[in-house]
Amino acid sequence: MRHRLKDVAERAGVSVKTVSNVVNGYVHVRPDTRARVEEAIAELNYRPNLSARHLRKGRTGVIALAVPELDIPYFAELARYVVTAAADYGWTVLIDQTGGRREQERVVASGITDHLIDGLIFSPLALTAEDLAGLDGTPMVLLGERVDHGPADRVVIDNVSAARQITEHLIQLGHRRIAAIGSQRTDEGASARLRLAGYAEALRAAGLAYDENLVAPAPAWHRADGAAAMRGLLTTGVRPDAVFCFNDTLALGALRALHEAGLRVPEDVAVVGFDDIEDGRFSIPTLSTVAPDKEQIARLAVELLANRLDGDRAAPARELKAPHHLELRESTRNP
Amino acid sequence: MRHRLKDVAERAGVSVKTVSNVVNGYVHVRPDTRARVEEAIAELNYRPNLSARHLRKGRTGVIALAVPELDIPYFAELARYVVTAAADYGWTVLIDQTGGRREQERVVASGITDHLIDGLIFSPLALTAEDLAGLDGTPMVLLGERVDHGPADRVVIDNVSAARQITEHLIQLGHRRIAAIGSQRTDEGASARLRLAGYAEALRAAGLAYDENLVAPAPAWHRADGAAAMRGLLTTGVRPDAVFCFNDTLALGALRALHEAGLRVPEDVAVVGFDDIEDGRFSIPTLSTVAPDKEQIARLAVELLANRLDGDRAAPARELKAPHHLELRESTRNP
DNA sequence: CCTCGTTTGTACAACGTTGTAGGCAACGTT
DNA sequence: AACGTTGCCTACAACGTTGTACAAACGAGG
Repeated sequence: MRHRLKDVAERAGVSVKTVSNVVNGYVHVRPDTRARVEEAIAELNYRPNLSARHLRKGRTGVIALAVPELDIPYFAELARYVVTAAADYGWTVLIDQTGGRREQERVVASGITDHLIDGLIFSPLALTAEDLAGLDGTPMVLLGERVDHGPADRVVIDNVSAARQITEHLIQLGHRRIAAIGSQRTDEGASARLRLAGYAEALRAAGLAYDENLVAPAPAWHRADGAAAMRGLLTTGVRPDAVFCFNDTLALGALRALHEAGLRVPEDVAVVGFDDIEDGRFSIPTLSTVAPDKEQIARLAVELLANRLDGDRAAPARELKAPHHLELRESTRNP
Repeated sequence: MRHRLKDVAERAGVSVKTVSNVVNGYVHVRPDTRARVEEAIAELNYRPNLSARHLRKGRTGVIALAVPELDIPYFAELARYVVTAAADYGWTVLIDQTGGRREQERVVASGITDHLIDGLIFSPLALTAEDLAGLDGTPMVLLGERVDHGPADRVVIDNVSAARQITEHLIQLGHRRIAAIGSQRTDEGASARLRLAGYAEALRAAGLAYDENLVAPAPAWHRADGAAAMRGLLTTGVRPDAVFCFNDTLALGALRALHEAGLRVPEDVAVVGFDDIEDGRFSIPTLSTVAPDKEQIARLAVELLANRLDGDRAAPARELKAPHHLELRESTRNP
């Protein structure tokens, strides 16, 4: 019930290669021959065997997108854009979840050499530059700042200035005790480090003191971590009048903790996030946030990969910056 | 820099097949031969070419999961579980977004015959049983009620009784004017039809009238649709004292619209959803909902696929039911 | 020392596709 | 009439892997 070129060829009374030529749109096929072949293809419902084609061509037409977790909305939204952008190049996207575990990330990064995929777009959490070193020039594009100093092409946003801008927004609204949620140990969380730096820059520029007690770490960046960190900030020390959460899910968790503590947002405490996920447009209150241009990030990543695949694989790694802007909503309405 | 069995064989001084045997763990290989081969493999950093292996074996080790949209949290969470369950069978999961468009769904369903994937787990929105008819026995598992009467194996939950249970919960709390959000034209939205039926059953059993004006349609099941439907219910006719939204994102949208209208949840209006997505555990207020066992759904779907792959492809289609339970949270606290 | 069975390894073909080389008409040009 | 050119098509080999068939080496038992 499953047919091959050979079956079509026999039915149409031509050679296997002629059928192949028809399938691939080769021009020098007589119209009547082409018609006969196409008829046979339709009758047998022939579809090419991609494994065989890939074996022959050395390319699979599949790229992978590896992210820590799919049910983190930011990555889900990003995945959507990557799939769309890849479709323009005729690529199928294999989506991989690493769970942010170094071992799993290593497997994915080396799975690339299994010839199952032509290239990889990778958003690593735990991987180091050394892990990537041994992966001979297989095309890969990194997202985010986790791995720097160019073992591979990379797409980033300007985390420092974005964090600085949203913090300045809080300062402009008159907030003075501005907390930050989401800091991490320096050997992981490169994004955390940069966002913290932008936050500190803004404070310094405004003549505000940087207060260690206002900076809450978060092991992961989920809602639960945001809620826990917020509760911690509320019980210890003086209450902040604004909070900069290093991503939106942290912020949604913080909103929840503030609600439970009987505090109003933004009247008692203003809250901002980072990522502009869909949830933040419908939360109560709606969430002010930094909006990275996810579509652009996806497009640039796919383009870098395409260039690498068709072009010089040994060329020096490139780094592209995607734009961002602020989305100001209810959680920072002027009190 | 990329090596084949042949390269390893030459280096180890054995035949190509012996290397293949070592790679595949064939037993009758002398320890010293095995060691020599393994050394050569390590030195060359050899990795098998999966395209070739698949061509030879007729299997690719890849299954696809096709969902309408990845950034709908329910599907993202489900995807996570499917990836995990598939890993137990050594399968990689190719995730596909159909956007709920019939054309795209058809492409995916027939892409299955491209030999790129061994099987498909499919959550169709627009596809009909006829679309699936021509797909000769390629293993496929359907999720949800969209396509019924068994052209393929299927995993469902008991939508009618789940909807009835959560509606009964609202009735028990003393609510009498219970609205429903999410109804759809009957030729699409089979889940909507079943949930509406459960809702109506519960009303009838309690002696409450079924009021057309309290049933709001929603073209899609996103937050924005929920908010719009809720606003509609509030402006026309008598205000409901409870709302059953046919999924959680609709409910989150409804919460938002109620908030904007100055109504308190659950004091003025109680709200329940369906799906138990992560967001509902942190929304303000937290959301009472029907919690389908997503892990079980994923596991059953993968198992059905595995049975179909290894077993009788012509066997009659099976339908498995996954359990669900109620998660009662703040949005229905006794007023 | 021969026989027999097991262990260990090899050679070959095949999976389904496409690139290369080439053959055979039909055509226009010298 | 001989020639090159072009259009159309075919035969063959190759992509890298594994199943099948079989050969060589080995050990045990008589």
